[in-house]
Amino acid sequence: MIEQNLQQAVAGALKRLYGIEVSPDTVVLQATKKEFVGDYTVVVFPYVKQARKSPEQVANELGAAVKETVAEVADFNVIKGFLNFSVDDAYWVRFVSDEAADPDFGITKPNPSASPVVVEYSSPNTNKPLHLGHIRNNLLGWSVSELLAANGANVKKVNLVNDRGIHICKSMLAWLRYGNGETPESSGMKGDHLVGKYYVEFDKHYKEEVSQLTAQGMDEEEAKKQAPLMVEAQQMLKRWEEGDPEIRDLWTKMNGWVYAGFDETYRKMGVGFDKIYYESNTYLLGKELVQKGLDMGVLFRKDDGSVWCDLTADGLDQKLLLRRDGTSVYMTQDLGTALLRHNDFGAEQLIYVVGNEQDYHFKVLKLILGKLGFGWADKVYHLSYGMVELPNGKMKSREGTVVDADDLIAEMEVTAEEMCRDHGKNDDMTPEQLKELYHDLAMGALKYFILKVDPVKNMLFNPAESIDFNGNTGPFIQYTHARIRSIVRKAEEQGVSLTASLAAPAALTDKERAVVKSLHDLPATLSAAAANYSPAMVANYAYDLAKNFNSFYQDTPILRETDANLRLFRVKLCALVSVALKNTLRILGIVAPERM
RNA sequence: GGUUCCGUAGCUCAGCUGGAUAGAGCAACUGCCUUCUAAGCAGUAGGUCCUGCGUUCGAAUCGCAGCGGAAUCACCA
Repeated sequence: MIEQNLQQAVAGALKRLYGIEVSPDTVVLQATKKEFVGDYTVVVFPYVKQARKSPEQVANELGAAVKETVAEVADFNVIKGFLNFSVDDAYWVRFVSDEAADPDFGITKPNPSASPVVVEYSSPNTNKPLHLGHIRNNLLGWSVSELLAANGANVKKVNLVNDRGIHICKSMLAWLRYGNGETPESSGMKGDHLVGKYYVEFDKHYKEEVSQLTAQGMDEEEAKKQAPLMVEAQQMLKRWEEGDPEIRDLWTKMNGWVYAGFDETYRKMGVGFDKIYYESNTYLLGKELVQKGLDMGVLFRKDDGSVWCDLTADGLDQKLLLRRDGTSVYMTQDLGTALLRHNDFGAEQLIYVVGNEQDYHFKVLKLILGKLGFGWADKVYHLSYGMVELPNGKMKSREGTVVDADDLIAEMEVTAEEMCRDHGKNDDMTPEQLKELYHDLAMGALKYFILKVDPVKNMLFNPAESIDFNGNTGPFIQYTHARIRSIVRKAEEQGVSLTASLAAPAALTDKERAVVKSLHDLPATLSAAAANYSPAMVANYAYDLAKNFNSFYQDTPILRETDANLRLFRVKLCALVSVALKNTLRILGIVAPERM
């Protein structure tokens, strides 16, 4: 690539001219700001001291030397210590011509024989439906997986469903008590919502019991433990663990409802998994690891029989791994599932897409895996993301401000339909096609809105802004794609072939060059985004490219261009932009419609 | 209280390993559809980059301190 050539040429010139030895990749090369002439800029300040010349002198000498050695450099200019290179338009034209017919432009195909990267995301509890927080998790997990795959990784997506524990017992108990045998079929409710309803029901009655007990003078902590519903839920969990068939049957039935509901939501979100783990199958794992750790001397047992890991040397506390009754805790299970997953896939890397409230947990998990002697521990990566907040603060189930995933998607689809109706551009499409389009646009808006934000940051979800289809939004990019596809289709009808050979046009316009350069950045952007586990970088790239294209499109004739060669170049340019948009949107999980 | 993360325009966000006069979108205002999709384009206005000190030729970016916000510090998951 031209960037590396320039860096090498600069490094070579530094050595020849001044005897300064630098590694080419340390040469600071950046895109020239648009108020200056040029494409790439080298900052020469770091070398002026050793060169013992003024910045301008160094820049001029370097510029002349590089221009001699790099054929693609057409010219250079110097402003203070900034050396701006102009790349020959022939280079850009050749680039477009070479890539225009490649549907995988920018993408490195996954290598199926490579050691897998296992990405865990979603990981819901089965006691209530998915909400906005899960949406960020699912979209991030899917997108990061696609992003890594687009950089050649052999990605396996996994889900660890938390299908056991006290929470599901609460729903089960409430359903037995108050449900009157209600089913998804009898109520017409989605299974996960139905089970969620009884989880809420439990909470309601439980709170009543607690307040009754405290009214009788009982301490609140004590009341929470003594409340009959809680006691019964605990007993139910115990019976579950003992394998009581009655409880197990009910559990299987209600979880089945939830899975059916989740599947529907996952399908609408367009996410999926290569393997689903169930905590009911994995929660006993990890104990052997604890024994191994004890044998190795990296864990220790306290007098009461509980087992701990001492992390004080790492600046953390002691961490419990087995309770004094010998049962495992979350960390123990996660150690077990990490090893299981590593072995299941022969994984090279494990990635966990989990909210930042678990930063501490994963820091500890990595440390303990390392202490247990697993070399792959340092390849465990916690993709930590910030909370989603609403304009009036955090989501609180108590205050009924939780944004339900299914409701949100349905609302977005309604909005998309209204927008399309207003524009009236698709009146000839079939009802099925329209439905698909509404869904694609709704999800485009939602996904882009969430993914464009840097994962580490908390983000504000403003419902009014999320359904905006103008400006820096998913539909804006989808629209740009659809417009381009329309042009390319027409070009093909007119007999323009994307594989036809191209002579170099006389000179590119500024807007053409801006679009080409933006395209040229795609491979580097994707690899940087993958290195940072950041779909946001992909989203921002796609927006930038779309904006550059629209500006070009606005005042440049394409099919109306009379010079056949120039028309061919512009059609190829259009085609390549559509491919770049389609591929980047796909990484974000967003469909790029052919028309809208 | 300890630890971690965040703080950029009225609002939501970009700003890559330090580099030129800090950028978008929304909201406000002005123009542009008999011509390839106006979900678009062009423009105006809007900034103590939380504060201070330090490192550097150069700091929104790195370091330290402080302020503000969030998360976490369970024999919960």
